[in-house]
Amino acid sequence: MSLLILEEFFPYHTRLFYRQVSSAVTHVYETRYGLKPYEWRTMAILGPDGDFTANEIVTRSSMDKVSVSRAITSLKQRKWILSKANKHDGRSRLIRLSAAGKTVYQELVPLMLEVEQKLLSVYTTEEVAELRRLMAKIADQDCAKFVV
Amino acid sequence: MSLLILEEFFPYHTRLFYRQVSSAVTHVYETRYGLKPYEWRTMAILGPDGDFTANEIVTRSSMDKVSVSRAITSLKQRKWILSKANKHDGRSRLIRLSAAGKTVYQELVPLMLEVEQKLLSVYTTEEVAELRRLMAKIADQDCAKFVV
DNA sequence: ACAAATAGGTTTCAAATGAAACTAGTGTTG
DNA sequence: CAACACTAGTTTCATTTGAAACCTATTTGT
Repeated sequence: MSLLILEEFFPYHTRLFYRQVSSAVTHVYETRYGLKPYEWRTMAILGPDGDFTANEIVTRSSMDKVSVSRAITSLKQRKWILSKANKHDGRSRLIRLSAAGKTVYQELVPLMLEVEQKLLSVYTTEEVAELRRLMAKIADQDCAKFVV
Repeated sequence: MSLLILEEFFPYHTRLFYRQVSSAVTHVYETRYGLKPYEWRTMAILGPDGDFTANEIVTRSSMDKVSVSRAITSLKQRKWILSKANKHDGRSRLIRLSAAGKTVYQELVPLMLEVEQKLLSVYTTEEVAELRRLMAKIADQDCAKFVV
C-alpha cells in the first residue's frame, strides 16, 4: 500500500520553483519587447559580438534546432539579426545582432540581470553558491542514470 | 556596455535542472502507462481514497482548471476514475479513482518514488533538506516581488 | 571521382497548452 | 422572488512545441 503525497514529492517542488523563476524572467522580455523565450535566448547567446551558426546556438543554449531555426527567422524579420554566408560550410550561415538588435540587447540585459538579482536577493551569497552547486549536481548527470 | 553570459545566468541553470528532473519523472508514467503529466498529477492528487472536486484538484496541484478538466475527461474515458454528484453543489462532481485506477496508482507510485530516490541519490541527506529549503524560498514568494 | 552516408537547417504535421468565451448552478440583494 | 453577480467546469480558438520528414551541402568510402 504505497502512497505518494504530491506536496512532498521532490519533482513537484522543482516544478513550482522553476515556474516562479521562469515566469519572472519571461515577464521582462515578453512585456517589454514581445520576445518569445527562444528569441530571447538566441539574442542572449549571440551577445553584442557573436557570429555563430544556428548549430552553435543550439549547442550553447540547450534548445532544439527547430526552435532556434524559428527564432532566427522571426528575429530576421524584425531586423534584429543579420546573417552572412559561412565560407567554411555552405549549409549554414553566420548570424549576429544588427545595430537595432544590439540596442535591444543593451537595453534588455541590465533588466534581465536585475530580475536575476531580485530572485537571488532572497538568498545569502553562500546560499546562492550552494543552490547553484546542488542544481548542477543533477543537471550535469547523464539522464540515463535516472531511468526507472 | 552590459553583457549577459547565458551559461552563468541563474534562470538558465534552473531550466536545465528542471528539465532533467521533469524528464526523468515523465519518462516513467509516460512509457509505462501512456499518461500525460496532467493525468498523472490528477491521479497523484486523488490517491487511493480521494474524493475531490475538480476545483480541489486545481488548488492542490497548482495546475490550471483547463488542464484538470481535460485530464478528468481522459481518465474517465479510460475508466480510471469515477465521479458522482456533489450534493453540496450541483455544478461540480466528486471524483475518485476506480478500482482499475487504484491498481495503476499502486503500481505506479513505487516507481515514482524510486525515480525520486534516484534523483536524490546524488545528494546527502543534508543536501536534500537544504535544496528543498532553498527552492521553497523562491517558490513561496509572491511573484510580484520579482517584477522588474 | 562518384555513390552513399551524414550533418545543417527548414518545413510539415500533430499534439499540448492557456486565455477567453461560454454554460449552468449558486449566492446575494433589493 | 426576481435580477444580478459570481463560481465550477467545459469548449473554442489561437499559439507553442517537438518529432519526423525533408532539402541541400559536405564528408566518407571505394
